[in-house]
Amino acid sequence: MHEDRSTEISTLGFAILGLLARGERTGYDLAKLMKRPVGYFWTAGHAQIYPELSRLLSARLVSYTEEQGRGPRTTKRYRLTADGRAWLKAWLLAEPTPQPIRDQETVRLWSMWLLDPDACRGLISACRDRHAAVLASFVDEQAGVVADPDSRNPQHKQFATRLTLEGGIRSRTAAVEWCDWMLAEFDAAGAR
Amino acid sequence: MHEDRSTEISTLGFAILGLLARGERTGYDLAKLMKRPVGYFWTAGHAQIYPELSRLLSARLVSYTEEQGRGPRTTKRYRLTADGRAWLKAWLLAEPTPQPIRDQETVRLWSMWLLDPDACRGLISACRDRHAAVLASFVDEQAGVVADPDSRNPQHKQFATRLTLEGGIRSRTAAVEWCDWMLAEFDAAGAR
DNA sequence: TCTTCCATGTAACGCGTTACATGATTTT
DNA sequence: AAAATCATGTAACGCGTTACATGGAAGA
Repeated sequence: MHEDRSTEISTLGFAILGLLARGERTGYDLAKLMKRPVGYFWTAGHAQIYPELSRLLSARLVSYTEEQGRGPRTTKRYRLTADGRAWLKAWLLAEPTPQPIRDQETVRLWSMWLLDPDACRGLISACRDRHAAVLASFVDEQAGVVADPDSRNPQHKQFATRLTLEGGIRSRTAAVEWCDWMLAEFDAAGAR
Repeated sequence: MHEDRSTEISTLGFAILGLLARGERTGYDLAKLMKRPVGYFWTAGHAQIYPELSRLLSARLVSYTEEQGRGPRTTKRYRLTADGRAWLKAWLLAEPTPQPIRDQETVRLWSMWLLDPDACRGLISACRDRHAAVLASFVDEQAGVVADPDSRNPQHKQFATRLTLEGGIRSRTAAVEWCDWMLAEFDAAGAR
């Protein structure tokens, strides 16, 4: 009951700190980024980001400067405080809490035995196409990252970008190969 | 406003229908299974399962028979109704809604450039160990599944079990290889 | 005797999504 | 003239987790 309230920062909070460690951003910027770069492994809409920024602010992990905005409100440009950077580093080194797994795609495939084999093949190849589309966008982005010499320096943000992007490419490649393997399994079973 | 309320079944609801398609279960059974077999791709506690079963019941997708339980309440054994089976099949064939991605592990690694390379190596090898442990349990379970001749019949539940398990093995193998690759990247960067 | 397992439910709270609300500047 | 972009917020609701609550039977 007497615990430090500032300890209770969600993964979203740390995802935001991670983004701000890479540069100053407005809440609007963060919301956009949460759909693309970081969005590849964590998503959030602006309705979640603004309240979270207020919490980070009252915990003194971020600060902002106000600018003349073109809308009805002032634009707030956020950055990490020294405390924020320290909290983020401490979180990285702490034991990760096991995360719940939610893979709707596999939940579906897990019940495909109820359908006839042709319907299954359709399901699987649609699944394959979705993975392949994401893979293509990752490969596309990778081209720019590997060209940057900073991506070879372990203490530069582009190094971490390159390594995590490679992870995305490898996992999607594995998924595409898995789909192909499943289609071959149906062929093998049908040919018996 | 005049839509069919029974249309609104969550992924959890369909995960339960998928489990019941494979055999009769009590709520307690489902909660246990949601930690292991299906739990590999969808998790839920009993506090979520009991209310969801009530919803599925009022939508007439499941039914139950009561048995003398050894606790203070009667034991309810649930099964799919014909409607439930039809809804499940229809869901499998419907367009999947894009799911939000939440990968805390990658969010962490994405900020590892803030740490010194040795701390990063520690983070990555701990990550590798966790993936390897899950992989080992999958491989272990696979042994039993592939031995079952039913796992070769596309319209038997064991066929779907085998294919999804293979997916888990492939994705965890890819993750372990990715971690090894990252460690090698640190070595390469350090040796410059 | 103590702990675990079977078996069911409810309550409180936090995270996440969708929708509501506003309004100026820039592009089509 | 219309649409998209920048930019910020709030409200309502649903999903998910933790904790509360009960109690018999079986095993250690």
